[in-house]
Amino acid sequence: MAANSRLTIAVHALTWMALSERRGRQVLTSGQVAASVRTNPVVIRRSLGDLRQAGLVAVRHGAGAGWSLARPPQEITLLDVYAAVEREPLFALHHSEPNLECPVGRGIRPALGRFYGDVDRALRRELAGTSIADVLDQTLETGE
Amino acid sequence: MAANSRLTIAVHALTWMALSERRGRQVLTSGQVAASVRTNPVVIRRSLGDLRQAGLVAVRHGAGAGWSLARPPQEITLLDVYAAVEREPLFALHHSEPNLECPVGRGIRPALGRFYGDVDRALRRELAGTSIADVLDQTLETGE
DNA sequence: GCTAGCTGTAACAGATGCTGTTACAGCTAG
DNA sequence: CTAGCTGTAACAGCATCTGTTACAGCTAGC
Repeated sequence: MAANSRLTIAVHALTWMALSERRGRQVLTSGQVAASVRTNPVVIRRSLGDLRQAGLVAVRHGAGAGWSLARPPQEITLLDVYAAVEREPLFALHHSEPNLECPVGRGIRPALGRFYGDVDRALRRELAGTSIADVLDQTLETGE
Repeated sequence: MAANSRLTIAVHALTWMALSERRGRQVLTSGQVAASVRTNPVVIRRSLGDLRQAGLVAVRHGAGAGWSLARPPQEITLLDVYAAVEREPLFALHHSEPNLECPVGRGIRPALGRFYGDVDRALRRELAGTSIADVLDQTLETGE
């Protein structure tokens, strides 16, 4: 698949917000975030909208509006971000139902569902081990 | 993303080939595999072509042609299949280069690359723990 | 109140990938 | 020689992603 970059965009936004917060600027507009990611502000608003629904960021409307982190960066894990922005399962099952007259066609979907569930759990366990604060630290180590 | 089902198709094909082998039929045509998956034979030939390049199946041309497993089913893991059919990385980085004048834009790609690498390794470790023989056993348990 | 400035969202275009299909050349057992 | 299958190109339909424009809705601060 042309793997989507939603997780990357969301993590980039949060990391930049965490650094700004550390520097004393609590609120960023979608345009300011977009300038770091180099994309359109609407793309950022869509991404931050997902994160807001998950309770990871807060938004303020009206004049002087903008976005801020709803939790300290060390309490936002990559799993939180993944769960907020990714809706499709990792591996899809058959698009159309297999041949149920074949024993493999009958039994393979529940079997694969179990194995895919195990893989998904391993993936999430790994994602849960890293926070936005970790990403920021690693980023600054390389970036300056 | 509309998650692709390539892994599912390939595992289904291999599982069906493993069962046929166990029943004494060593060689299957793409049409016979397609009948179990309920798709077009060309889709199966594309999938089995990937598996052949990875050395997991063998093909015979000419009259009486068809496909057979190149290794016993307990020695083909889901990781082998995943590596054979999936070319894109799990998570994509930015499509266009982020703003290099921002410390986050400068450092986030190598940082994310490392974290994504960890996740990829965890995924592969999990996939390596299951073989086609395991899938077949689980499938038959449900299917008949 | 007004207004400036930002958010939320719809709508659309272009690119890409996946599935499914048709068509056809190439190969080989018998 | 021929029947029957593989390998592959080409195409259609569909979905998704990114990027973009446009515009209504909200509110701090004057």
